[in-house]
Amino acid sequence: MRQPDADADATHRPTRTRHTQAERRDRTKGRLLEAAVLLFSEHGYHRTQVMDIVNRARVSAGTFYRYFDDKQGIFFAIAEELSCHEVEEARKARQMVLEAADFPAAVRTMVHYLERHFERVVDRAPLYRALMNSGVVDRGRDHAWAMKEKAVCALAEQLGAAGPRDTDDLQSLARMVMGAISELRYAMIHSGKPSPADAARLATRFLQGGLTAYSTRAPRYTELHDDSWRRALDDEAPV
Amino acid sequence: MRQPDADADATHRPTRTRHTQAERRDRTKGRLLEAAVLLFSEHGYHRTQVMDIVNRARVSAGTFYRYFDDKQGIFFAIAEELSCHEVEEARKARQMVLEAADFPAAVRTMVHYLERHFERVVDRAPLYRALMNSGVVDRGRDHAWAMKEKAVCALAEQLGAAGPRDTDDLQSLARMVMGAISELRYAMIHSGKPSPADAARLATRFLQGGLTAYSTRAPRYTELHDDSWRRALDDEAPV
Amino acid sequence: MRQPDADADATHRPTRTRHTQAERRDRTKGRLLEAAVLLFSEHGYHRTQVMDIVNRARVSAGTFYRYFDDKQGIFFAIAEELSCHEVEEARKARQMVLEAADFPAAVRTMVHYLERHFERVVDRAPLYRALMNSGVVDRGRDHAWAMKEKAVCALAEQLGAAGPRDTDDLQSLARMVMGAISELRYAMIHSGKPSPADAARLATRFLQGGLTAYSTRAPRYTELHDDSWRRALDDEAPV
Amino acid sequence: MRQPDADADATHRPTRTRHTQAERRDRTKGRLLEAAVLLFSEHGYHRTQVMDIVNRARVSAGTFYRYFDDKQGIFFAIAEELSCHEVEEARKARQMVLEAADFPAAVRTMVHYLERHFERVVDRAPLYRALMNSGVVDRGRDHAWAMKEKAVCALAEQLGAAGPRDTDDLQSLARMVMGAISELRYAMIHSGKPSPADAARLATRFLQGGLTAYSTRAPRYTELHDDSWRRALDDEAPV
DNA sequence: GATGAATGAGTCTTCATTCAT
DNA sequence: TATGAATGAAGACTCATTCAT
Repeated sequence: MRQPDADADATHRPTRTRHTQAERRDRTKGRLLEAAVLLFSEHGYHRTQVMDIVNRARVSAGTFYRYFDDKQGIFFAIAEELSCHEVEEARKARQMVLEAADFPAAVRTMVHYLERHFERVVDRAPLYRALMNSGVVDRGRDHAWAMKEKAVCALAEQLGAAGPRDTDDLQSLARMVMGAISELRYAMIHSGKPSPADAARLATRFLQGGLTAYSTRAPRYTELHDDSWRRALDDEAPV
Repeated sequence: MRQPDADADATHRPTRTRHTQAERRDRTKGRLLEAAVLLFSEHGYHRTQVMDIVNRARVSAGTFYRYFDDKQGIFFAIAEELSCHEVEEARKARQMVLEAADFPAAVRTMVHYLERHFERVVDRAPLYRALMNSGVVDRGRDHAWAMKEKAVCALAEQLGAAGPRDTDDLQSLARMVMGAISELRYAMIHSGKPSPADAARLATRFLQGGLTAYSTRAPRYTELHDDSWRRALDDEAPV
Repeated sequence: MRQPDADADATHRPTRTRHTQAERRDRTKGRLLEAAVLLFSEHGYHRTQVMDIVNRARVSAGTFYRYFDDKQGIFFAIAEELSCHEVEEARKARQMVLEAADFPAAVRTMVHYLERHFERVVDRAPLYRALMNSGVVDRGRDHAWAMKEKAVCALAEQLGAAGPRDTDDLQSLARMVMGAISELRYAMIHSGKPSPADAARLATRFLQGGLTAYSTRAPRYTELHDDSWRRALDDEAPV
Repeated sequence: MRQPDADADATHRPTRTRHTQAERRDRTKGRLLEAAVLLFSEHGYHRTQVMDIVNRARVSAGTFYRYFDDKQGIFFAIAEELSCHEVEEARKARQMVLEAADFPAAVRTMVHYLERHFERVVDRAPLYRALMNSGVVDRGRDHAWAMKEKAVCALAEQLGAAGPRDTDDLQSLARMVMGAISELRYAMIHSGKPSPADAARLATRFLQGGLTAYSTRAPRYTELHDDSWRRALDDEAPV
């Protein structure tokens, strides 16, 4: 039934009992999280029962409640872990874009970020799939909406950095950017279709095009008007 | 003499009652659908109980099951009604785009379609909100995925009409287009923020820009390279 | 859907509307009874819904309650009709046995009665099957038990006619006789296996043998001690 | 050093708890079965609600479904337990009859078996009563019919052991034997009337008489033709 | 009288959570 | 601390019966 978890053991070889117990705690919690991710991913939140999780994790029902307050608890634990990571990555990417020496460098940064992001999505597809439809969970809709709004605002702010523009328009643009990326992610998870590299390149070109189109009416975005970004893309990843 | 319809009369006596009854049926079913839309919209599928629906519709529990097989039944009834309508509208819009005399006309058609679409979304926000997170419902995820795929394929095909291009790329573009629109819709429903008109214009400009950016690498899309579509937009809806 | 009921029409050709209405009442009630018999027979009482009955009878739900008080009502109506008939037949048979000129004649009477009884069972198998498990119906158990007790008592009395014997023993004998017949009936209905004629002959021989065995310890039953009854059987129905 | 069973301990810690838990399980399941038998016996299957069972067993609703799949589940569990036991007893009895030294011994064996059987019926009257009308339960009719057919075939085979006879006749005889016994059982349960001893003796005499009557037409059954079996009965249990 | 839409009490069944061992 | 048996509130669905048309 149980396969020996060689890797896990190799990383921390218990010398003291106390140490082992702490490890066991972590391992148990890890098993629960892993099980939950897989099950939420495959069947969604509501069709996954706590019993399914504990069965897969090979622990008892009671144990679950030693590690998580309730079913929602494990869901938000998963969500938190992921979103913290992604928020941080996005923040770093934005920072690098702002600090980019020239426009082509900024584009390359963006492509890089997107490609890494899509790679994470593919690597941890179950995790990402598990968190889709977060709206299903009580308070989850508001939580998800809040998270998204934060991201939208950050992105809108970045888009507006080049000059004062209509805030609402910038927000809508930010939403479209995120929506476009979101759909690629969705397809990636469900059909594995656009590879992270393809997706990153397509998305960058598409989104840059879209944003340029918007900004061309504004003289201040002249730096986007040339084709430098397109050449940047072509240099980076010649098809 | 035998009256050949003696039996027939015994079984169903078609008086005016029949008409009235039919009306009553429709009204009851309508009330149920309306109640379900509002409740699904407000609380989501799972937190809406059949009893809530029947209470709001002012009918008894049993009546619900006269019109729908089960709770999922009413959900899919709602989904079907909506998606049929939207699919048809999208089909008509695509047709008109193809038949457009020149490119500016095509753009105007698209703006029109999007604006109408967004207006429908705003008008029937609860309905659209009710159907978000369809993945929650059993089989709903597959159903939603299938619907979306059909739309993606149709759009990809249209995008590819201008010349032979990589199918996967076209699909990804189509996804991005839909994702961008989807997010606007989402924001519209949740915060009422971009008005249908604004959303339509922004989306058209953004998406055209994005698509143009993609296609500029292909010489056959030269007709998109000029600024006619931008002028079309400006004529149509000067900001 | 509806096949013209040529026979029914042939028997009573309606000349006046009033007459027709009375007839329609009867026909409707008949259709309900017929449908109920078939459905109870096939699926049993509990798995048959009033709606099934009215659907099969091609009447509306409300109509059902014009003819029967409730679901039990139609069941007991069926039971009553059948049991009245059978009770009467059994009474007549007992009478004829008592009046039989000699023992062989009595045996022949009994064979006749049993054969007729089994023929009725085969002819109206659904009806008989419908009434098995009467105990299922509220009050049905007591009703069925009461009916059976009456039959047992009558039979026991007849068995005891030849001389004073232990009442309890006679009742037990009567039960065994009825149980044996009952099982043949059951098999007949479910598998169609013993033909009425075979069943009647086998049963008579078996039961006479059993009763004789009982009574041989009593000198007064000497008339059964010889083989006349067996010869009677052989004359009647040589295998 | 690695403790190879570290993981194993984590998942199931076999202390004395395990034993106690198992006991608790058994006790709970037993209480449910006992309650169900009493209630089915008293009110029949349909008028017994799962809630009645759990209330009487002093457990919660959920506990019921830990032990049985559904309401039918507990019914068939009861039926299975009983029928397995009875089938085995019947098999042993048949075996002993076949191995009996002489005919009187065989008869004595049969009387013994029947008396034990009737004693079991009286002792566990609720259980037996609970299972009457098995036809009520979905699939129960077929199940009951199948069980009965097996018994009929086994008995028919035994009856036919003395020489080749018509299979259908033997089956019908077997049915009559079982029907006769069945009715005694029924009366015993409902009115407590024939005592197991009386019933066994009466039944043996009656059935032997009936079977003899059938077989006397077959010369091969000569050993049944004398009165040895009757003397055997008289020796065994002089009235 | 007939129709069939509407009723609503009744039941089974589920599953997140607790707690004795 | 882990276990898993027990809990019980909650919710979906049924179906005999009524009643407006």
